[in-house]
Amino acid sequence: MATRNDVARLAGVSTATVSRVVNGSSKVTDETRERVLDVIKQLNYVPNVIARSLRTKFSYTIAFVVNDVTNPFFSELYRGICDEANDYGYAALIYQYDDDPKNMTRLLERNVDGIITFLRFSEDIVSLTAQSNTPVFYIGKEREDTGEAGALRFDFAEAGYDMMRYLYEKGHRNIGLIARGTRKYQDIHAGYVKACKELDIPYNENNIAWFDSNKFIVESGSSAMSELLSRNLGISAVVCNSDWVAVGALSAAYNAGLKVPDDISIVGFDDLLISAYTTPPLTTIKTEGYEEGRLGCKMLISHIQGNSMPVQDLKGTIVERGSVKTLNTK
Amino acid sequence: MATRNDVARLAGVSTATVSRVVNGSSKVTDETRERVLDVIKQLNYVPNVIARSLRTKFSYTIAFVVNDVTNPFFSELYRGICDEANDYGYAALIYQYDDDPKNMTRLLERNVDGIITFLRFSEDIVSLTAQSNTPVFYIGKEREDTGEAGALRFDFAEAGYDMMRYLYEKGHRNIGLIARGTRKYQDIHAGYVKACKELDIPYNENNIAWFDSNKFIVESGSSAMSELLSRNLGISAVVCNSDWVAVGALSAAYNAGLKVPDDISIVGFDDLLISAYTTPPLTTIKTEGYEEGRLGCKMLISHIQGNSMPVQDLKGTIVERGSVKTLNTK
DNA sequence: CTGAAAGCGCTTACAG
DNA sequence: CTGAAAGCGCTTACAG
Repeated sequence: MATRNDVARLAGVSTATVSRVVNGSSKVTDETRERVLDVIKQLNYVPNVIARSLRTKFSYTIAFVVNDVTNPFFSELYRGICDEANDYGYAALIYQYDDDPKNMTRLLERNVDGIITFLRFSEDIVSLTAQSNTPVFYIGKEREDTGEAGALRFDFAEAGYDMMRYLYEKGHRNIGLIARGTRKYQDIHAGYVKACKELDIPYNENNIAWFDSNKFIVESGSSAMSELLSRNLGISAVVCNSDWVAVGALSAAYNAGLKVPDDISIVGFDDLLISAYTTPPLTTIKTEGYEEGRLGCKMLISHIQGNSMPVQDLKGTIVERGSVKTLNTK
Repeated sequence: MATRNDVARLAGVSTATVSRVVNGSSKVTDETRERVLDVIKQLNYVPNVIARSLRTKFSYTIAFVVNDVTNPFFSELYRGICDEANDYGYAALIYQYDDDPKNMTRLLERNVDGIITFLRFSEDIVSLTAQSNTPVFYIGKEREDTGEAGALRFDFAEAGYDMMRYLYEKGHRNIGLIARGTRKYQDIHAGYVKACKELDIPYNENNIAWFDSNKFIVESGSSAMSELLSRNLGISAVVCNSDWVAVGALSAAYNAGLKVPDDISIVGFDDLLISAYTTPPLTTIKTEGYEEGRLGCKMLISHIQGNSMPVQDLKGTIVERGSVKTLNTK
């Protein structure tokens, strides 16, 4: 690899001048600029971002931190992050954190300019990032305080409520819920509860299956659904807290010999690319992962460049496909 | 962030000594070592890997380069890569390349120690990585020459052949194929052709649907399947060149009002995590993505550490699930 | 065993 | 407009 030194020597200028043309500083004669550019091309010179970042403290790279790369919701988010980052000359990468502080340190050591994540960082991680002065941007955070961090916040409670209303209007009265146990009294569940109250549906803890894993979510969804079915509650529909969970639920229904939506309706949340290709195609709430990725990344970069860290609220819309049956409620 | 200088000052030693204890060099008294370690802990000092890599030329990070993060096969590979890399003290990340040389340069500028990929790099990318002296390791490459690069090579032709034999034994005689158009006369198709010859099945170009995208592969699979069905060939089974494609095929069959496997059998290739949760669960060939990731990463790191670049051959095994019907062949 | 010094590839005030 | 010099946080022969 040619270095800036080689370029300077061959072009007969100082390294400072090479820096100036590389960085587009204007204080260079057209003539020298051209000469330098020629040499750069000739030597196939690529500036060393690592060295620059040591000097400037900016690495022009942002990391999307996840716990389960295997979840397509993250991949879709990442595509948006990536495209936006590239537009700004940044590199964007996915990094698996796996709930291990050591892995977070490993990332921080590498001087990323900012972190985007869908996770809720624990106290120690928040302090780790703060210590290293790395800004964090949350995507999909609930509408709670985000502290120093920026966020695209999603009102999961409202989404859950909307979905319940939707099912109610389709004639469903006995509805199950599959959700993350660790957020028991928050988000979608809160919407579920509110809807029950408002729509005068009796609330029954038994109608809910909590799962609790960060591993393969489809499997969690499938187990939860089996569990729900085994309780024999006469449920006519199930709300899943994500499409990826719903894919698991679909599978459990199939294995139980149930036809969706004829025997039971299932709805998800996210609208993944895959959700139009399940059997049957999934009715769900669209959250625009790709666009969220772009927007979140744009906000983070703007902050890195010196602006304040923004927080913005988001809403989803129901997309109807083939996994809900309209019941005759007479 | 505390730097090595702060540590040196507070511990009353030179920065060289701090380096030596950080890097575990033995030439330090137990007493000074302890003193330095104390200060490190006290200051919460984290060595700057970026600065070190400028000096040593090793960044202890390896990149898994993909074109479509959205494909779960890659995520599963990455998990293996990641776990293995971490065991060696390396960081592993996913990077989207998107067939754009500019993106490759962006990655190379950041001094990764090595690249793992499932893609076939084009000439210009091969020369880009060579220029920057970044070793490349291919996973899932066919059994062709890999040049300077290391590889885990998979015999796709054999796998295609095996799958055909399997279907033949189940009584299928009129079998379709969905595969990548850009490798028309290679891999799985070669196995398909060979099987036709050996099993005395007439080979018909019409039985094959080529697709040609790097975008959302499920969609490609779905279109290809629709295309195949629209040709009215009386096909009883379809071989897909990956499970993710098969998921699309499953969807197209469903939309055409066909039941799998009763009306038509569909098989995939890879054995993704999701493949046990499709409707119906997919019969496929297992390629052990996670293990391949680990193994490939181990081989790459061994090369980075000075050993020669290895090439190893892999085989898959059929896993039977619910997407193939046994026909009565009398 | 330990330190002073040079250097990795860059940037950026400071002079001129 | 351009160059010499210092410095980003590290490592590593070279002395002692």
